[in-house]
Amino acid sequence: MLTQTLKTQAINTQIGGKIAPAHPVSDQFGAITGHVGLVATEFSYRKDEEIYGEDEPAEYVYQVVTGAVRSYKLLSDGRRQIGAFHLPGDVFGLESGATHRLAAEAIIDTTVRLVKRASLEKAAGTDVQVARKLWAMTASELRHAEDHMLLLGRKTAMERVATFLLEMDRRLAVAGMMALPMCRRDIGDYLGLTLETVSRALSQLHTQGILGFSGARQIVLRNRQRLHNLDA
Amino acid sequence: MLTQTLKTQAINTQIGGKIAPAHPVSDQFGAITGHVGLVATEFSYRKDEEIYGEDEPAEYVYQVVTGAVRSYKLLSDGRRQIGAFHLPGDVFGLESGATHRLAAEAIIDTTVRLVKRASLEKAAGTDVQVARKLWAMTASELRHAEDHMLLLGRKTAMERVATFLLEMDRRLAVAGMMALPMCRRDIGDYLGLTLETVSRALSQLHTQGILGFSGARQIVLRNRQRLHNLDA
DNA sequence: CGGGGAATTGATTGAAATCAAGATAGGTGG
DNA sequence: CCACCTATCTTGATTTCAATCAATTCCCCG
Repeated sequence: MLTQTLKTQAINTQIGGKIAPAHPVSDQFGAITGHVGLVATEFSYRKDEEIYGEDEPAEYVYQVVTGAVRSYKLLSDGRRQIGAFHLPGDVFGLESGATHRLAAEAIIDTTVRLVKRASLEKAAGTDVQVARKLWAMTASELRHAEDHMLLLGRKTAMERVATFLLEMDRRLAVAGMMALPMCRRDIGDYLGLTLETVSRALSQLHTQGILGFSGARQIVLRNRQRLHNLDA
Repeated sequence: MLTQTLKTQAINTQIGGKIAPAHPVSDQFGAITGHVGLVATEFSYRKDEEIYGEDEPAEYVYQVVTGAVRSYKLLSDGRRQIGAFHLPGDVFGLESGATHRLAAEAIIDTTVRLVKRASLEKAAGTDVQVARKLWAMTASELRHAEDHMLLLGRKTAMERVATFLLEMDRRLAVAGMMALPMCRRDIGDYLGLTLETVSRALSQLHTQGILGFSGARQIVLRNRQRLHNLDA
């Protein structure tokens, strides 16, 4: 926890020019910080470094600037369920209650912007727009979790992988290609599968010409329609 | 949708005396309606009747008075994932966006109290406490969904059933006994299992003396500790 | 009571997990 | 710049847990 690199501190954030998500998204963090003049700080984490642990007090709210983050829960014997991947532009670690319900780790070297949770709470107390935005962000996470419960409870391995590829394509494809930051084990732990099953599904899609590889983590979708058809 | 029975209309709600959850809970609905004097209506649905459909405009927010409700998503071929069961006292159907992300049906004959979503939005615009409460309710649903993703992605059949029994015990046990409103298929669709697998797990727990039956849906937990041990 | 949906139980199948080698490739240092 | 080293990924063989298919049995409700 104390091995992070402090990059810049206590900068007064405007709508952030430093964050470059692959696709235009409303800068949710900026929408808040820009509105009420909160103080934001930038911080960096190395690959596999913990950002916060499960059940830790939720002192900060984060936004990915560059890199990627996984949020997950563990069972006592080490089985892991990744609830979400956070990519540039995404806000994570926002809690209504006192603690983080999932742990968070950098998947690759990652820089985040962060603000004190208490300052957001304070802003929400005086600015209805901020309060509305915090609710909307939590609701957005809930929507993703509800979709993911359907995937985990009822989809086949191939359907899960197809859903994953379409999600990542939407969120991080640049010029028709996606550079996945996470390994096969992370994908498996997100989809409720083993890494071998993920690999086999990807190989099968490759054989069928639905996707192309240039390196295991550089993927081009060649037929989104067929992928959609494979996704229930 | 038009076969429901209107029981009482446009009553001005105080902290509701009509709702009797099995265990003391903060009356979330009352906390809001009592606060800003919203108009609540009571409505009844018969067993298996739809309350709202997936992607329908979210016009109302509901609270179970008596009965039980399932919220679920369907795949095109009919596979179903139940995201949550709603029991007396529970609020459901609350959305931050425009539409319901899951459908809702009465599991048994059910009476709900409902308020117009627009009136809550309006109240939240003037009363910060209401806004905070709406956020907290959505965050509470998110917490449940996150726990449930771990169950669906990583727990074994027996662990899922053990988790389910402990959840229902906590939420609806009266005098050490629980009367489950839902059938084995509903439980399976909640846990990502088939009804046969649920039945086998329950039978095994019965054989081991961990629970007792008085009718398939009347269950007494005889050893919560052993059930906890079975739950990862 | 008697009928019929719900639940249990048994037999078998099957999809994904596990166990086990190799192949690939991405990073590092010479 | 290249070659090696080691993670990561792929692929194959086998096992396993839960799904599916198939009868009964059990109760709940009328």
